Amino acid sequence: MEYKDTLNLPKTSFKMKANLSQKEPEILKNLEEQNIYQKIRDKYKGKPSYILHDGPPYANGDIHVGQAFNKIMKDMVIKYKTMKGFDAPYVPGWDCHGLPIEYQLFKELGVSRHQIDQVKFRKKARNYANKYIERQKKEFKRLGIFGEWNKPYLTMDFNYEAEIIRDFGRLAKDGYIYKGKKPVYWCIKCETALAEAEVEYADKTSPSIWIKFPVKNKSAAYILIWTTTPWTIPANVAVAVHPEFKYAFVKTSVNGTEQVLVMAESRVSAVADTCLSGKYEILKTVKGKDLENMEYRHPFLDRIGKVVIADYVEMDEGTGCVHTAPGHGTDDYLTGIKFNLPILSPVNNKGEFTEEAGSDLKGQNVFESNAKIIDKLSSKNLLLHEDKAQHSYPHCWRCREPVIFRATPQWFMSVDKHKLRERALAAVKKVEWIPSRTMNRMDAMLMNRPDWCLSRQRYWGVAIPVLYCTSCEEPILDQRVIGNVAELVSVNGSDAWFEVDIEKIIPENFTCPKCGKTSFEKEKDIIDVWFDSGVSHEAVLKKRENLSWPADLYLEGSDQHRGWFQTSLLASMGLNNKSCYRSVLTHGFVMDGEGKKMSKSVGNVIDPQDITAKYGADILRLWVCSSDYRDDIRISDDILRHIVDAYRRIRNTVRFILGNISDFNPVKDRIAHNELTEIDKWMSSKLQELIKNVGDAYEKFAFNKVYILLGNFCANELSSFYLDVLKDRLYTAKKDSSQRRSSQTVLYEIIENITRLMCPVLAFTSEEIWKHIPEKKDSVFLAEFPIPGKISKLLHQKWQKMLNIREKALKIIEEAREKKLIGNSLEAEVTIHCAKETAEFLEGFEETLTLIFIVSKVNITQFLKTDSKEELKIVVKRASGEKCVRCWNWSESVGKNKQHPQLCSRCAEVMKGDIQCNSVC
RNA sequence: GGGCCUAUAGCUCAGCUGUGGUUAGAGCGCACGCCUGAUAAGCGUGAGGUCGAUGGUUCAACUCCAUCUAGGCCCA
Repeated sequence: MEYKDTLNLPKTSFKMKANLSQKEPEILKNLEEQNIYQKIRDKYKGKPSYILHDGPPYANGDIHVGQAFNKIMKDMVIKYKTMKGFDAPYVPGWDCHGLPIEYQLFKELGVSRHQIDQVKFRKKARNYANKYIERQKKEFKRLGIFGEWNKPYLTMDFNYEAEIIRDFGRLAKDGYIYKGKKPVYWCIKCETALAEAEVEYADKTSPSIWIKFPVKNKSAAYILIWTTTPWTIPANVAVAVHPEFKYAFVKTSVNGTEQVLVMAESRVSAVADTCLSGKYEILKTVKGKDLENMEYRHPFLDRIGKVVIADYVEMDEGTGCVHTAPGHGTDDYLTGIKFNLPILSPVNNKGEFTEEAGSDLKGQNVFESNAKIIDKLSSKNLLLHEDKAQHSYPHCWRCREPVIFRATPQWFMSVDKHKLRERALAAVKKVEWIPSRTMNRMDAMLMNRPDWCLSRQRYWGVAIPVLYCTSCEEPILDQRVIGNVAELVSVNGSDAWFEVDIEKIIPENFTCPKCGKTSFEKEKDIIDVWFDSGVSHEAVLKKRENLSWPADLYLEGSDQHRGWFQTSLLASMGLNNKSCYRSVLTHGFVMDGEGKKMSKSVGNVIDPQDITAKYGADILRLWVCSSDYRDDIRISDDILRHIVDAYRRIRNTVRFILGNISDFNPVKDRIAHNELTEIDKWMSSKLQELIKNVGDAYEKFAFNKVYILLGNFCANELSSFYLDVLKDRLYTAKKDSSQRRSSQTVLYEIIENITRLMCPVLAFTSEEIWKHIPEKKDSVFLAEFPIPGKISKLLHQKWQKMLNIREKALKIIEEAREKKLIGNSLEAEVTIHCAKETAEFLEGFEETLTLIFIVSKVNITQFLKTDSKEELKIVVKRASGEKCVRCWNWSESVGKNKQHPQLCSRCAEVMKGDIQCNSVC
């Protein structure tokens, strides 16, 4: 018989090589077959609820690493809260309507809007969305994310669409909805509004002109402006100046006439170089804000304009006095709103001037009229200089023609009606923002945002339920109409608006409230998709039986401060006068290894599907866990390799423990806590400390701390000390000796607890581990989160002191190794010279000392009074005696036992008992 | 251009917050060594940082202030 066969060496079927990419789908299949999500629901039914409301990703394309990050984080929260005993259902959602699908589909179909019937197109869009929802669903599930995948919420569900209409109606009823004007990109050839994404920039040559606006009631005084879009002059209502910069009154002579021109002081010389021929003189300078409200006459229309102030005015080109036409530019528009200026846009769908621009311009194409406008200015002696300029200008993505910016009628939600903004700001203060500084951002953005433009001139979305009187063009927001539409849509979907005869929508005896006529037509615009998702708390949280309102948590990327967090809050404040979320967690964006944005053109995109295929979803999950989401997150091959290493460390530690408890039955073999050996007691206490710390970290959503704590515990507490020290006992002691069972009791406790601790993160691996723990039958996902037991500070202090001494001893042992005195540390005999106190401390550990130092013998001697310069003096020499072939310790007792001449006395003692041969023979 | 934010070893993170003060820490990786009874593992020792840059406040700054640089989100 080989003595080796009498040892209790680790034994487990838990593989060292994870092979996650193959194993995970099997685990997933198994979990799905047992319907784990439903089992979890059943288990926690009736418990306090925790609602994380999913922000819907857009149903287009494969999921990218940012979405994977977001969903994994949500899943970690859900899994943690569930294990903490909350009923935490997770209903994933998808954002289905809107531009990206429309854009993509038009591209695929190769047609323009006027070439396809809207309803037909909408059906295709719905199919398109469905296709990608299924695709993304599969991808999310593969990441180990649990949820109601068979019943997600879709913003294109009929009931959801109906709710959008109802909520719009409720807001309209309370007066939040109004009709106004706003400039949008407009292609005059396609006669359609364009979204930002449908605009492409290309170089264009335009006129570049300097115009003098006559100051009211002052002769020969002018405000000098510069523009490259002469056709927007008819819509001019103001001139913007920077409040802080200095403006000069420049005296000069133009065509022999003395005049005074107002412009920014810092622009004077540049303007003089291009526009002025003669000498000039600066009469005086004033600050821009001193010019505010100065009035001027429109160069050719009978209208008075005024000077307003704006921070965006720049001094690197032009005159520092900015021609402002709120109907033709975004900055201008916002300034117009701020100063309550008229928003003029005297241009029709075809890009022709209307009567409002003057009878001489009426009917003319705006681009073609540039020359005429320049002539007009010139004939009135208001054109100071004319030139050409090449600049980057927006063009239509489809017809490649230059587009214009044009104010069109739009529906808005007022942010200030009934003090909505103030109420929302107050609500923000009551919400818990994680990290806390994100509250600032939310606050600032809410403070500055304009009214919410709700209408979109698009095809794929929920129609705005408004009628127009065909006689007087009065827009009609009627609650009965809205009710009818909602009803219709809930049954037939939002297509109904476009398909159904108007009679089915109009209540009986309905007349135009303004003119009394009875003929109407339907609004063509659809609602902004941000409104779709902004009312998800109404359409989902309030409607689903297993959910509740408000949500406990919204968890999204930092772009959603302007997006979903804000639209949801505004909608909720308008509808409920209360926030729809109690807390909001924001994470950064996923960047490449250098912290740079990922982009296809740079070629630094990392695809979550590739990671899952190569390493496994748990690696991706561990990466999410390890990252500090408060800032931007990085990912690269290098980073992933480190994560794989960290994973391997955890896995191997687990494997070792599993191997050493394979013969342990927790029911029969467990040792009572007060009978554990001290090192085991200490370790058990350290475990409690870990449970406490990890629990606290989860509670604060500090996942990267969980990662560090678990990693350090495996490496420091377990692998490099406890497990290493335990080997001698586990392997060589009698199988069912109380000492071995004591250690196994704690090892079992450790594996059983850390598996649950890591479960929210390493979903697949923890399930795999759980299946290998003796006596664990159910899934780990039905286990509860550990509650920390008593932590013994006293033991921690005592053992920390021990560890400090050990560290010093290890250094000395290493020195001996370098001198080739020893190899294996068991070849060493350590002598520690120390003060009386320390000596007594060490003696307290008795025979455990050799175990702790993993040497064959430890001697302790007290310092004499004279030689106590050092705190501790450790000497290593080669152990005496011979090596026991069984336990490998060196001992003088080897050879003493006649029956077992190769063994030490301790092993011989063990052999006396009824040791079973462990080998299969 | 504006608002908000970030910058500590090769990597991931501590420390820094209205309270500045001994040689700035951990894990991983790396180098070297040991072991071969956790073995495509395990153990030990060690080398790595002018704390993004510059200037300032101070007896003293990674920590406070200013500017700059790089990067991010949002807006323009």
